[in-house]
Amino acid sequence: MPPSAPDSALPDPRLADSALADDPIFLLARASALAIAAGNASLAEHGLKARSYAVLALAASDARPTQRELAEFLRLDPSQVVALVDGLQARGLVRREPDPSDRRANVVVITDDGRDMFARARISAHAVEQQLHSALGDESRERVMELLRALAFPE
Amino acid sequence: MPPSAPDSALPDPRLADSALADDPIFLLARASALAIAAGNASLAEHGLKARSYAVLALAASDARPTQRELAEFLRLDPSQVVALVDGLQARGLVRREPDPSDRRANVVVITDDGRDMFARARISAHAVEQQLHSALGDESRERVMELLRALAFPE
DNA sequence: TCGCAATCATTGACATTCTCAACGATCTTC
DNA sequence: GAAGATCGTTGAGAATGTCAATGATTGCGA
Repeated sequence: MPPSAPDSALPDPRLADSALADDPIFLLARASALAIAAGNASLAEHGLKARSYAVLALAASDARPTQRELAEFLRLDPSQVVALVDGLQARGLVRREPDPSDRRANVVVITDDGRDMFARARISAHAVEQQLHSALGDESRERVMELLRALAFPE
Repeated sequence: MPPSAPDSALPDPRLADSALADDPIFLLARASALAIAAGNASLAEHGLKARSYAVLALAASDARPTQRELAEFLRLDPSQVVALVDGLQARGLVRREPDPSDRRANVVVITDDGRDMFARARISAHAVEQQLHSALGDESRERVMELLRALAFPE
């Protein structure tokens, strides 16, 4: 075996039995950090990050979200959404349309180029998700998704 | 009912069925953001955040971690650990001891005051964990911990 | 044993992200 | 129609993340 595993996320066994090992907040934070890092690395070839990928995904849906809705769903400050949409719009992946029902609001809509980009990026994202799922035991995928959804969207 | 639920994490049903709803990376990121925010809020009365609480917890263990070990375990840059330990040390909660086996390294050790603080903070943290678990079924509690451990420390 | 590369904590610089307050335009309510 | 709330935007300042360089030490191989 190699003298030191380069990317290993295995815990130092000395630290693994501290109080943190049973702390779901810490585990969640660490799992999230790993997953986002892997996602960012995988999306980098498309010039995307997890954030911009998420905006693209929501713009690609038929929900026609406003910027405020994006902010709430992604737990971002509205000003961060401005920057995010600016970046995607500058690349022609997304555009702002006036919300017919509220002229203050913008609906973020994906362009054809954006749809192409999203389709390609999605493949990269799926590879990471694959990796994520394979790190888990034989637990059914749907069961895992259920649990994650419950954590991400508590009552 | 109130005109708008203030802290509700419930998804806009229009957005909940986008591609993101099946994206474990996004769900993990959102769950982590919620959990850390709740943890920070709960620890604020002690002048702690999730980060400093984690350092305290590891210093309180009998693992006697070096700063580098803290950095790896918490997925932080070593320079961030410096600042974190500086802050706790300035408050007398933690101290640096020379590692007998490596004079380059510091072992971060909790003080008596730190132990008191940790005991109190732990109660606050447990309240949040309780909240977290209550979002899940009784039976899924252990499954979630296993799941999170596997995600936080993949092979 | 000497010398060289690697490692540890630290500092400093810089980028990214977060948080907040203010603003004009618009909506909602009275 | 006036008053107050909301939407997107801007800008400022704090917090966080990332990286390179440094002095002190360690471990390794010649």
